[in-house]
Amino acid sequence: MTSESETGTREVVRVLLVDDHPLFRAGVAQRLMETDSSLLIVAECGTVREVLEYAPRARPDVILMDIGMPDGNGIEATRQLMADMPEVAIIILSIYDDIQYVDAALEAGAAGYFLKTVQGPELATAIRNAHEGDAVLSPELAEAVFRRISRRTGSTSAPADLLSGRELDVLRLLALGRANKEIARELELSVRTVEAHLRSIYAKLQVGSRTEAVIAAIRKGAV
Amino acid sequence: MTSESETGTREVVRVLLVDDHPLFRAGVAQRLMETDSSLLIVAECGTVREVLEYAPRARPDVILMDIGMPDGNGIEATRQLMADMPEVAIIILSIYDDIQYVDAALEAGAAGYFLKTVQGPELATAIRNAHEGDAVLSPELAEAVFRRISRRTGSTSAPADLLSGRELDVLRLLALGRANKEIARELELSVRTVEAHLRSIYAKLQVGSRTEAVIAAIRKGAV
DNA sequence: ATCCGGGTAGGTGATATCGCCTAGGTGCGG
DNA sequence: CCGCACCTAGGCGATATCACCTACCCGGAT
Repeated sequence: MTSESETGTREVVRVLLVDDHPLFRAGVAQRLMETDSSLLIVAECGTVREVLEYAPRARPDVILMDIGMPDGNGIEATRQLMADMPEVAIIILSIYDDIQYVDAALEAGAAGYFLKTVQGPELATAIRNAHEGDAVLSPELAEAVFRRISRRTGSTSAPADLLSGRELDVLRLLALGRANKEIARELELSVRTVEAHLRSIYAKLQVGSRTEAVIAAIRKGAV
Repeated sequence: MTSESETGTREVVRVLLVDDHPLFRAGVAQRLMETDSSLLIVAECGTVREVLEYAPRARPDVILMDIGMPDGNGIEATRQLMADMPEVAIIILSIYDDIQYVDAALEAGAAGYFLKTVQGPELATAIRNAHEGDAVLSPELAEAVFRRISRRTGSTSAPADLLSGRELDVLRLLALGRANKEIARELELSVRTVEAHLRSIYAKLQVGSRTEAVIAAIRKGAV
């Protein structure tokens, strides 16, 4: 209102861009600027280490965060950043269209989750909405998340419940190729207990064998 | 020589850009143009279908090709394109730093393989070299490929032998989570034969169980 | 002519995995 | 206080998987 009277000029939003692909960052920067010049890229980071170091100094309003980076996980980074900077809105930008990732991201405090197939204008709108406190989701994902929520508020059992801590321990070793006996040894459990955990993992993941569980685990990035 | 006398102006190279992430394409286009304005992006495609349709018309000198696209595989697309347009140089641009992908890409006729973590100038140089007939590889990958070749020309046994056709059939079903009995049914074999193939798969992949074989298969993209 | 790798298949026996059951301890929320 | 989920663990039995072995057919290389 006060500054320029140009059509479409709005309050400046400071954006921090986190992705280990420089060319992708360049594309985001270019398209955002092109779409809405009041979106200001204040910094770019290519690693988790960098974002944890620079984010407090760069004072961004919104962080665009990749998941898979050479030195760590964007979701974990989100959790840590939200602890220090609760007012920042973090939007995950990932290639994975997996509900469990979306869940994990939102649980970690992310304000949104978009696929990297997103177009510039869509992303610009999401950034603005996130900055105003809205939750933003890829339309492809929104529907699935909605189904999940309605199921949760809904009835009895949960076909896609989250794995418990111990189950995740077992699943991680499973996805490393360990046999039950080895898993038992590494976790200091009896083989029977490992088997029991596996059965409940199969039930929650809705699979019928360790092979399918491994596939699910790897694809969903539980490893 | 003949056209402009500007420093650094060289023969125009026509580039076709294939990737399902518009923002990544934008970044490549921007950085390439910035680095070397004689690299001309003649078209962009977001799917395998599109590239197979538009490539012959766009008459590119060099194609930058992603691997994972919604409707198919960039390596397979490379194989098909090389059949029709043997003079084009295809550079794979992938997030996967896996030797077996590199092998498969080069075997399919690609002129090079770069990770998406590549920087603009590096990529520009690679495009120009590929257009002049050179093979181009990410430095991270070149070393591993070299090791592989020296092993091949080298000594006796091959610790990493290639899987045979039937073994691949079995491995693919394995990586889909099928049990031996199901694999046998789908391939119209006896379970004993499936087991035999699995044993030789384990030997070639140097793993000790179906679980590890599945992991290897998924990670190396045999699926 | 012979050897070798691949594809097929069986025998035998050792384990591993899986399903279904019970069951005690813990901790949390109604 | 009771229920419920989680973690633990065992019994029992049915399959599945795996490791050795032999065996035959085929096609390409020596």
